[in-house]
Amino acid sequence: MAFWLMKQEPDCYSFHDLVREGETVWDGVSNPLARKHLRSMSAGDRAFFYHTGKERAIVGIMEIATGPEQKADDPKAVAVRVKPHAVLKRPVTLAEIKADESFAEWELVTQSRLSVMPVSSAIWKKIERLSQRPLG
DNA sequence: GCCAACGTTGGC
DNA sequence: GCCAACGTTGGC
Repeated sequence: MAFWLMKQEPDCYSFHDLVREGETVWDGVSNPLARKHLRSMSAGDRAFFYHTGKERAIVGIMEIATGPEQKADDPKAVAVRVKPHAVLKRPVTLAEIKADESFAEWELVTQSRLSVMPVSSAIWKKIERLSQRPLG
């Protein structure tokens, strides 16, 4: 099972929207590298849901419900279905992540415009641990 | 609101 | 195939 992080502007579609709906199609990704990551996903993988914009925090965990599907209209376009897996006990903010040296190499820090990226199991565990611990 | 970083486009 | 101009994204 692989781990990922997927970004979305919550005013457009938030983690809570996903919880309400139960499942959604994750498409509309145009960046080639982000698309490559989408194509590397498998059903059962887990992904952090990151809110961009004002929030800038990881807020929940999703499960990849179905593997990548090619879109009929555009051969390069790709989509996966996702469903909510868990809400984080508290959001883990970008500020917090940037303040920690052990995240310095992660694309979330080094490549702010990338909207779909892999997460190592070490980072995954560390984010989960942080989310269970009160701030400060 | 601004700007840095990056991708895309189109002229050559 | 190169690169300047332009557009987009997302953090600040």
